[in-house]
Amino acid sequence: MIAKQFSFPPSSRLRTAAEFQQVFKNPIKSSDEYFTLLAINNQFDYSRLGLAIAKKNVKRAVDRNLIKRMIRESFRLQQQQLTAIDIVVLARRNTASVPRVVLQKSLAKHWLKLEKRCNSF
RNA sequence: UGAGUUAGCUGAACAGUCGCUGUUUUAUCGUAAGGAUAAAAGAGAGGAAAGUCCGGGCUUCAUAGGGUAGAGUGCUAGGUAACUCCUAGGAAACGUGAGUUUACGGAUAGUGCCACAGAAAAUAUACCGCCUGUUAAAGGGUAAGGUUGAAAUGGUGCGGUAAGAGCGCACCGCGCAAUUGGCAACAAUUGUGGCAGGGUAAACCCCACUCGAAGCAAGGCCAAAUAGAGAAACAAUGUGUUACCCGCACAGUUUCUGGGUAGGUUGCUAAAGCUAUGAGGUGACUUAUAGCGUAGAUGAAUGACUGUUUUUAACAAAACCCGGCUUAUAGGCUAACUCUUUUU
RNA sequence: GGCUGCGUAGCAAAGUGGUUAUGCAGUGGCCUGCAAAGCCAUCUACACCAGUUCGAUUCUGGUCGCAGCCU
Repeated sequence: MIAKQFSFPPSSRLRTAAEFQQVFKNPIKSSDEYFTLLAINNQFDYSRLGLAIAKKNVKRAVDRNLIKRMIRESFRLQQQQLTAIDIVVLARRNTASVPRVVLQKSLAKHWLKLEKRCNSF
């Protein structure tokens, strides 16, 4: 964790249904027209990420994979700014047809927003 | 030169930095074992991975045995693990042609249907007609011509006749038989019959052949949690064999009340495998030798940035695995052949 | 990933090889002093593409969309 600033190992992902349920139970929300993010404070000293890209909202498998990769990449590069929160990212219906640059800017805003709000609790 | 036909190939490339998932090796930690961390090496989506339309492997169902029902296929021969797939051939249709397409058995086993129009839609029959007849009509003969329709009872010519008619003849078509060629489908030739008689089987059906069912969320193992109880019904039965009956197997079964769990691991990738060369075959394909070892995730891995080329490329992402089919697809390339124009 | 089912007018909902009922809604008219109710008329449909057939919404194949079940 200390040696690798920008790594993304399995430990920093949400893996089980129980972990997801904890986030869905009582979240801090942040949303715009592309994504909805849910977050909650955790007991570790690092942040964790979970993805929930519904097949209903993003039809093609190629688009779903691209969106997931983009979210992971954005999280990987900016995770040092986040202290100890679990985040779940949900995609909305029109996400696939938007250019990548717009989505990246949107994600960068969300990370900062959630960090501020969680710390204030 | 232009327009095509068929078969096949490709599916942006290179360099650098950061990051993800397996494998192997080394080191450290640690253990009964499994393992965790770090470093290095090397690997990491498709021609359709898609649709799930077929076929098979594999697994389970206490067996797959019989009968009925149901479903599928339908020219012939071959290929294959198998097929509704493929190859070669036949027939029919389309195209000037190279070629393409075809659910391509049976309508003389039976039943049904064929709106409207039309005389008549299949048991046959006669509206306008034609001929005869007669003062006229009735009656009789006939189906050449006309009318309808998607479809109308062989076609053309000659003879024949009161008018007509396969009534007779020739050719064509059709049916049957024989011979020849071919493994066969079928084709050709000869003889003969004298019109038998509409369409529809992707209508029911008949004939021949094939099919047990479910699907990796199948199934196996480990751990945890428990639960067991109460009531009712049937045991003269119930359940399973997933359409039904027989047969077979099991012994308690079903419903209601209220309560609760769903984590890990395995299945998992070496396979009817790929490449090259030789041999056999018209071909699909088969076979021999040599080489290769080719993703295996489980909230789910291929991305981001920079630079260069020529534009920061189409359709599109494995989820047990193969063989086909179908559908989507930017741009580029190769081979063979056809028609057309011009010239010789 | 696998297995099923369904697409008929703005909405609901029958139907079947021969130009698709019905109800609600919309529009216009009649009725009324004005409305409501009622009556009459009218409008808009077989998801798409091929094949079989004389003719397809129906039969067959493919494409697209929607819904459900298995964890």
